[in-house]
Amino acid sequence: MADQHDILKKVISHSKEYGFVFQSSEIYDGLSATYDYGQYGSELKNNIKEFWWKAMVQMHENIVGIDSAIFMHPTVWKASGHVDAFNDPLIDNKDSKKRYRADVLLEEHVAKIEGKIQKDVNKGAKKFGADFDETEFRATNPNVQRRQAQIDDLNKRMEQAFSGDDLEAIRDLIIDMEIKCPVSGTANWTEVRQFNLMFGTELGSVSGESATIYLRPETAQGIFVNYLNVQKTGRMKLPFGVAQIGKAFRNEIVARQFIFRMREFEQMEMQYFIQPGTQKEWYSYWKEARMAWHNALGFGSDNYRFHDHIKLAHYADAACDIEFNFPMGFKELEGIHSRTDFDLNAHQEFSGKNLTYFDPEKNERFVPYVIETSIGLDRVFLAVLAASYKEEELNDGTSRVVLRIPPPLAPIKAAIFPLTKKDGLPDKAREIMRLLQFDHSCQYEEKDSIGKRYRRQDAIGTPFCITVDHETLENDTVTIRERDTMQQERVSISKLPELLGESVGMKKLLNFSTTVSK
RNA sequence: GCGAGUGUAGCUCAGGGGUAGAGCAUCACCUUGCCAAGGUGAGGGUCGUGAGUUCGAAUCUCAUCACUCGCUCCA
Repeated sequence: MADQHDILKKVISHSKEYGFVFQSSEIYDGLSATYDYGQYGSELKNNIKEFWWKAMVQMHENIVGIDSAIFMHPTVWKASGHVDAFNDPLIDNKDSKKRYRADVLLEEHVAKIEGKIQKDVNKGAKKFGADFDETEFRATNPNVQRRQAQIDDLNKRMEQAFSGDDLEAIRDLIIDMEIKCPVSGTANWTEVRQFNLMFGTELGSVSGESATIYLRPETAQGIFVNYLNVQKTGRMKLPFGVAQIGKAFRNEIVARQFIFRMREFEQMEMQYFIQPGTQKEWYSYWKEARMAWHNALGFGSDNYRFHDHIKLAHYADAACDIEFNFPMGFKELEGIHSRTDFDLNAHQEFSGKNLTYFDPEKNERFVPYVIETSIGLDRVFLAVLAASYKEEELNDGTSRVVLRIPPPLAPIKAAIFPLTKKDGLPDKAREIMRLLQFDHSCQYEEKDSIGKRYRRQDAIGTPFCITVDHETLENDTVTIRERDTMQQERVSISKLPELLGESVGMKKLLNFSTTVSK
């Protein structure tokens, strides 16, 4: 376990060395927590997308996909709660290095003063016994009045400061109140900073006429605002799902750990619209179905676990994560949320449009409930890489680095080598390449010794290496070498398409869905 | 954002005031021909960037950028 961290480092440098992930804008020293996917990375990423899309959309009659715009009407984010919930003024104590929400610090201070008042009231009650009149005591006791005035003043100033987004005034308040850090006990505070987790940009080219719009912090809202369009044009009946893969943007305070937490990331989300009252049933169905999807990759069920949320987000009545055993420990890979009718209700209210679903069987209208499955594509990518990366000691004393990527996800499905550069072997190999590349991404290589070429393909996770030798010219057979076992088999060229198709086809992964009940 | 650490060739690193090194990788040619590291040769670095000190800075100082690890939150 001590070298778990080293594994992450190795995966990162392997990713760069073999063209999976590069730091963004690297020639300009990079851009913090932004990464680009390289020639093999983009293939792997596309294959993961395909696996998800097919498992969710193609394999479910009642789930369809959309591709909504990243830009959305600003009111969408008011309705969703993101404008309010993603706007925290934060302040750091320089001595303890602890970070606090400025508004929480002030509110706690108010509560503290109120506690003191209550203490005085209790004292008074004890002193005066049965004759005690709390209202009168509060109105007349000088201590209480002084403190109450303090609270009133503070509340007033807080309201002014927060409504005007006056960060300096908020800091002044904290200083004036002599609020101290509970950990260090000092009042050595930094500036108050506003961390808006949404990226804003300007829509409209004429200055002064533009409006601030946000880059979406989640793809889900694009589904919610289109739910009725899809339901009506697709003649969808409850329960039905709408899936989407797309970029989302969050201005994370701390974005790190390679591609695990980025400011620009890609989500694969599916919103499942259901009858109110059936959410428990569907929530547990999707928990099981999504876990089955992960397990289909074959990395071992020990590497996955559920983590139920105790404290729920403002929109959920149940929520859990599927966590994966990353090199840096178990971390969230996917979230499954029972979102109730919160989002659709909110959009109904803010838009003034009727978003109810008409149930012809029951002859009634209602706003559907929603179960959401939301998975981080970049995180699955990292999980696949981390779980696939193996350094192996071989029997002959040598070692190799191999990516045991599930074959349907592998960036390159087959590499074709002429054993030598002579005797027409390259031409024959090119011929096989042309035969296979209609269906699979293939690579042709004739440089270096055959062993070197095998190892290079191991390092990018290519499941099969096909070698053309002198016997090929005689009887049209080649050797095909399997990545994980390194075993070779002699097969005829005409068998290759079928053999590859079975092993690297997405069908192999998608078969899992039959194992989930309902 | 704050604190600590790191930054020299594609990768891993050495050099700690006197003008740039090794191994691997890359490229060319030769050799071998089914599991990496055979021979010969070549290319590649304004030492993260910018200032300062100095006759002279990769080396000392400051700033800045990026990365790694902690502190919050999430996909």
